[in-house]
Amino acid sequence: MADRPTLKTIGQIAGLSHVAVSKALRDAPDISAATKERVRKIADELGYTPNLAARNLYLRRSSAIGMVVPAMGDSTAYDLVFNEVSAAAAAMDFCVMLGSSHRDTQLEARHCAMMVGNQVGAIIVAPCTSDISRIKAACASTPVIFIGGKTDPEEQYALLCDYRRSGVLAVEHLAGLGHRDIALLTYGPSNRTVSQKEEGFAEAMERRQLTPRILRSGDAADALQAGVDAVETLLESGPPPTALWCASDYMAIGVMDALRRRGLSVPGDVSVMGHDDLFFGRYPDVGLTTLHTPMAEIGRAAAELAIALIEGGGREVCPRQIFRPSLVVRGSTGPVRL
Amino acid sequence: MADRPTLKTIGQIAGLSHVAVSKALRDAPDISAATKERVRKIADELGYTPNLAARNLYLRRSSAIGMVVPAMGDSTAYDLVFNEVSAAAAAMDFCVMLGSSHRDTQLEARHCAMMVGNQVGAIIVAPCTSDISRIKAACASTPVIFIGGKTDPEEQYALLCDYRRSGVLAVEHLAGLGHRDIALLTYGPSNRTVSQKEEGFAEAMERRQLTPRILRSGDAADALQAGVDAVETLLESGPPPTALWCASDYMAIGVMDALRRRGLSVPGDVSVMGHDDLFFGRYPDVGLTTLHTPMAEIGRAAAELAIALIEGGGREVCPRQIFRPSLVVRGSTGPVRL
DNA sequence: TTGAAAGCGGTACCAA
DNA sequence: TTGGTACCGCTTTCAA
Repeated sequence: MADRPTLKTIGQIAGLSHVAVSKALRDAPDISAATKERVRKIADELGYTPNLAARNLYLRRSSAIGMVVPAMGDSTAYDLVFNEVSAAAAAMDFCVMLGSSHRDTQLEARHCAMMVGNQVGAIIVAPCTSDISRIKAACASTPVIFIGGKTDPEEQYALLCDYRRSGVLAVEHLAGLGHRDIALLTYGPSNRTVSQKEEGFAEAMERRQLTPRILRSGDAADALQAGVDAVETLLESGPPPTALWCASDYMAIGVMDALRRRGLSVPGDVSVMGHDDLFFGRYPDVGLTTLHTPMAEIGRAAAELAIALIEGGGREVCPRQIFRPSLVVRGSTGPVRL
Repeated sequence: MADRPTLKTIGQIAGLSHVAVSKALRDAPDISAATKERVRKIADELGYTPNLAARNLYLRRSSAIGMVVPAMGDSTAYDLVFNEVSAAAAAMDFCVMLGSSHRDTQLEARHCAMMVGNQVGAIIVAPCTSDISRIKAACASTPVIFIGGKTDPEEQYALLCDYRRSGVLAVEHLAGLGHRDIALLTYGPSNRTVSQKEEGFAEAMERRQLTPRILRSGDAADALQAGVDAVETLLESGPPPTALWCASDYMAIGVMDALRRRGLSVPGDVSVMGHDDLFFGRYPDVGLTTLHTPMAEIGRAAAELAIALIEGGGREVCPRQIFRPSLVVRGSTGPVRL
């Protein structure tokens, strides 16, 4: 790092102590206006920026929050979450340290440990698996805010999405279109986001006296391929259901493609729904009916919770929030073919 | 922040000075093995993590790099860049502070200033416009590595992509398929990435004795719509070119959709190419022929350059690198219809 | 109105 | 082998 000017540098030029300079720059009441003026001018000329690390060290504060995700983009929607975290943090003068774990629990924990060492005041984590033991070990006394739904909602700080309700909404929409033979397609590895969808789906189907079919195939790391595989399996065992709900938009893309390659039209022969409302679903040729998860809201809430925890004081915080998905109807679902 | 244990805490328990503890933990040669053992055990029990801010303060070092982008995801490919920056940085024990400017030059500069204050040793910036004056003002003596191609390649540190060559590759591919009436579709606001594509395209066309048609319409903030608009304009003035090269994949999506809505088939009637190789181009129904920009490589190079600049020493660094795009052929381009 | 001293959590240097 | 002292840049307290 190049040598940047410090309070002392300014003091030497102004013929003052670094203490007086510090006070002048922070507009303390016990410094004369003339001195303040003079000091500020010198600081400007030198391009002085306070060393926040030193300030935070003395004040035992932090001006950064951490965030660890399995990956940015790349079949996740954490990029949307981050954009909001960044905006909310910047508005309160906080920087955000971000780490991409590349879906590796070891790297995930390392990111946490490095951030704790670098004095972030709180960490927002979207864990890559449901095993969060190493994360908690790495964070020790630094508060961790879990997002993404893979963790137990009983964690102290958790901003989750109600995937059970996703199941309800999906069944509501498809049954409303007259579908009775509906299958849910999911993939491994098993985690809360998947099992919640399965539970919500099964319950909603049974409430309507319909038989829930759930098919797991493939792996989350290549959800698109999992969708292709699922269709193969379904078609081998007779005529497919009239409607398919996929655990993610990526999977839905693979499913729709596989169906079309087999000569089945969407939604003519089979209606297809996804989950997450990622960008490409809006692409006119795709027009995917899906469930929107409010990622931007979650990001904003996470940043605000993190900063509230850091600034502390008596301010009350809402440590757990459940966000609700909402239905987005596009062209990939339609009335059941009689 | 909760009170975390410090060297002094450990020293009190071990009956040693904080200095001895510091040495023991860093395995200094002048501490007895027994003491080291004892100290390390206490540190483990307490979950001690060194305060890197304090260490860096004394050592006048930094263990973080900054990165500022117009947005994560959201029609950019900076998520791919970030994933690599994060991995490369973590491998060298560096944290990454990331800021999303939301395409606002003021917020962009604020992120830089906050990161400089928080002692990042270098900043990687993908500027949202070609006006980088505020960025440089905010960063003062902290080195800035420019990526993304909107800035002057003569900047001290710049990792760019040769968009001129994109033009050459696009023309080569389309002309090779027999196309002679080829148009380049771009959008505002004007910046180097756009003008380089235009220049490369025009040159390559002229070298083949072909007349370059370039049409600018709409705005980068909604590239998809810009594509739709461009097609409208083209079709108003007679039969469209047989091939269209779009300044970005997003624009190409809009273009293909608009063409199909007008009853023209892709690539049957019109071949369409994009630029950037974003994920959705791989979606089978899209199958976009495009130009791949090596974002992952740029990310890795940027992180390595940043850290080399920080660690300094005599190590030589390559301050400017130009990366080459490569052609990705999928289904949206085909032989010219005779 | 100004500044000297102390302390935040570390590390380097040198004396014990 | 150990620890005292000083210092990184900043802020707070208190005395001048």
